[in-house]
Amino acid sequence: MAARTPEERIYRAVMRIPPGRVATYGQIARVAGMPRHHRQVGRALRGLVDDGLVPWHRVVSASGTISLRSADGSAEREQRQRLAREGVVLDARGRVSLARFQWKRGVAP
DNA sequence: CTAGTGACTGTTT
DNA sequence: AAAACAGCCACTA
Repeated sequence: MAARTPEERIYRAVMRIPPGRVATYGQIARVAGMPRHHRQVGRALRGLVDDGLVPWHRVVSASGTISLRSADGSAEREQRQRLAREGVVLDARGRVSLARFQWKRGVAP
């Protein structure tokens, strides 16, 4: 068995998110087997290089808001666009309706 | 070594 | 709705 670093587990969990669904940081941490480590999730994704394997855009905050912050907000637009491409739309408040798009374990879309 | 900060969350005021 | 607190881990000064 290869040694899995916490980061690898996090990436693994993020990759488990089906298209058209989103997950919160806390949810990813939980799926990765590290409850209450949501901060590490954010840190891991921050250092992640987008190789197209990890759908980082499917990870949003617990309120459904996009936590990504950049000086010009380009990153936020990027995530929003990627989500829209999968059918995930934002409401007037600029947040994802978790009631509709949150990934539920064992529930296929 | 200590202190501050961060792609955070949940509970309590 | 908004703010305060506590919790958890890694990195930086």
